[in-house]
Amino acid sequence: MPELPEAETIVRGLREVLPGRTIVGVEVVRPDVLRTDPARFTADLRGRRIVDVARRGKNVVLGLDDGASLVVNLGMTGRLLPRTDPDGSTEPGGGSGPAHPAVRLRLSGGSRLVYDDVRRFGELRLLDTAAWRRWSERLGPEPLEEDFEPSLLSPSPSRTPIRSWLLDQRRVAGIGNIYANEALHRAGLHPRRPVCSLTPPEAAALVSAVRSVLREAIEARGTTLRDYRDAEGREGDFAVRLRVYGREGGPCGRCGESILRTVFGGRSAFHCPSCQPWEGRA
DNA sequence: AGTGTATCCTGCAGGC
DNA sequence: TGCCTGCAGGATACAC
Repeated sequence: MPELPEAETIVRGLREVLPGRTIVGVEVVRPDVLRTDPARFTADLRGRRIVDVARRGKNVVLGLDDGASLVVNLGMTGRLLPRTDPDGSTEPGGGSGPAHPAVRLRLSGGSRLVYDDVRRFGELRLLDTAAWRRWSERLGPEPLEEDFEPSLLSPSPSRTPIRSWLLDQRRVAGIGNIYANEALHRAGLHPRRPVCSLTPPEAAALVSAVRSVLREAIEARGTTLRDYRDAEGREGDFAVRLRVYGREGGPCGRCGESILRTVFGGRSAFHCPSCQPWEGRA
């Protein structure tokens, strides 16, 4: 669910409240979200101080004082909710308390951090320095950094559809189905075009489109369709600015043509048949 | 190498 | 109202 802009928004919120706090208690309500042995997770986490909050792709990363990293992939419906009240159920202004808590961290100073996840597709893993390096190396470059460059896309021998390429976290880290579809529309590229068919100018346009849509979505604090909330429990504002995602049958904002929904790779793709023709724009 | 399918889960919207 | 189907911001494993 949450993609890079949502993870970034959550990170910025957590950065205001977590660094300097010590984890004084760990309660694992739903062990199936852990990718680390529960007993070990609990024992290794207790007593650690949170020193920083970062992001890698669509993952939230809490840096700990022993060099380890608590990596949180939010899956489709995961939320990280810092709570300052004693029972952790409500927060002033928010109103959306944790309904499906999976892991609760009690923090120094009487606050807590709840990992809440309706569907429990999310995963938490506690990695030491070496494991973190190995894990992070499996991911592609950050799309907002300089090493995400058009030469990754063209020339390329890959015949995979460009949307599948964008969704593959090993190629580039942080793009999900919403922003992949939006970036392709902005770049005027058919979602199913094989990567190897892209010209260098098309690759450059796509890199630029990915960056602009991600930047704008971060400014809007992410996209809320159903479940997504930031660290303060607030919705993101980018949904109203989506041009194709979820807009099957609606008019393309640029040309008025009806947006088409197709399915491949097991997921919905949305595109404008006029602005994103198979052959490429004139 | 790429594609289709299934799996992990729950909730919600829409059709009847 | 209720039951059923399909669908969902993700990731992975498998057979063809």
